[in-house]
Amino acid sequence: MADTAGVASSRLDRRKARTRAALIRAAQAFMAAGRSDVAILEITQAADVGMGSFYNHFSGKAELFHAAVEDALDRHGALLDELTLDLDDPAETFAQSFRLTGRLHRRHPELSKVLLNRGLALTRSEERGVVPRARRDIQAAVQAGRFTVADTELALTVAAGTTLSLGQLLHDQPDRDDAQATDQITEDLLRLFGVPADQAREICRRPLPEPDDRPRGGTAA
Amino acid sequence: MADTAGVASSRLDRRKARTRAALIRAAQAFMAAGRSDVAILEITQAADVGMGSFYNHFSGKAELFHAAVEDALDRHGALLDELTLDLDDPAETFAQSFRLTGRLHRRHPELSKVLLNRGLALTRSEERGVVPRARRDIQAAVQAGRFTVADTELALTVAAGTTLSLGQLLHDQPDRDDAQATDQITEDLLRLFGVPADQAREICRRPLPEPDDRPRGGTAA
DNA sequence: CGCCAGAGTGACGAAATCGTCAGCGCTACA
DNA sequence: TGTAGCGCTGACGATTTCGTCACTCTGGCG
Repeated sequence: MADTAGVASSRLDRRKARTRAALIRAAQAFMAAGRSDVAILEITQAADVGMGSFYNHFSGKAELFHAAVEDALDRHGALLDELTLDLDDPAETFAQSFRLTGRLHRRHPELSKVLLNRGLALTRSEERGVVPRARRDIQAAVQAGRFTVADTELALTVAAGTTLSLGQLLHDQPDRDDAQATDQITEDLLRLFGVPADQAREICRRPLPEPDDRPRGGTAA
Repeated sequence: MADTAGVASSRLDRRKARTRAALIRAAQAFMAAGRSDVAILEITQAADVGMGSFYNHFSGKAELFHAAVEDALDRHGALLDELTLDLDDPAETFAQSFRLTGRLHRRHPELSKVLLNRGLALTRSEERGVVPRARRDIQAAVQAGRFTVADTELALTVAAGTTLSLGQLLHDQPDRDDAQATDQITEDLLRLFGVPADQAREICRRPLPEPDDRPRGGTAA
């Protein structure tokens, strides 16, 4: 939980972390399949873990699912940070993050489904995941004079809701060009945030860093 | 189900409709309380209906909850139509609908909670409820030259996601001025849709019709 | 007035799910 | 190498939930 940096100390700790991660991965898989009402036994079987182990890690199903969503958010947030590390303009950081998140819905549908399932409730009041990053970027862009918005929280609200809704759209219309749709909406958002139209257009045409899909060493890997 | 117009024909039909409505109302109440995992028995007790009656109307819990959301959407959509009936400008119709929906989250938190729970999945591909109305308004506004958007569906996506996210915000921050926040976001959306800034501002300051809160004769009344 | 169709009812057996617990195997450490 | 500690395990009793079914009651109709 608080094991932010560094590898687990002992072999036993690592074993424990692996079991926990397996449970989280299984839960995410079931969420992606839309089956949030699975029996605990079924989860442990999917995770190839003994039934009794479950309660060594979680007090119940709700806690597991919460951890699963948190894990998905953390991993995606970390990925965004990694890919936008070298950008100076906060407006561009925001735009790249939004565009990358749009791509995510096609590239990692399972992760996307997890976010769409419970993402709305986590849109606010969470100190972890992608929301604080977006808030940070918007605030920085306002400070830098790149964005002109009446209320940061309202801007964040528009952005958050639009991300989720866009994910749903891309999921429901598999034939739609996800990059085109995402970039179009990002451009619209930038204009809404006060960026001049030509600049918004140009920013959204810049090339995106290609995320490598190696399994990363996140909480649940 | 298809009993759109006219009262139920016989007394028996009316009785049946009342039982069904009671179940739907109970389900909505539980959803509003965040308890989507209630036992069927508990639902029937809350509805003051015999356990056995449940299966006369629904094949299972999922079907009931689906009907409950659909009912909430239908009733809100009908209310919007009623309140915006005399408007000529489709841009204003959209704006008023959006503003009224924003007010809804505070005025009818229970209905709002229902929409927030499963609204995202119904954001798309539903032929009933508020989404088709929004689509219709946006298309009409584009036709009339009031909106300038590259893609109607993308515009709809932004609007839908923002509504839900705004509802979540208003729910999480009870102290925030809901009218102010809603009108601000509506104004931003209108600008995003190509309405000149001064017009957008003016439209969102126009007075709103006051919805009367009499229980209406909808599907579940 | 009497009969019938259809909705309502709640108790009951079947089935699923829960959470525990006593034992086991592995790992760290002396 | 011995041993103590910790996590893993899966079978089991308890509990909850499900869906049915035989029956009742109400209202439409001849």
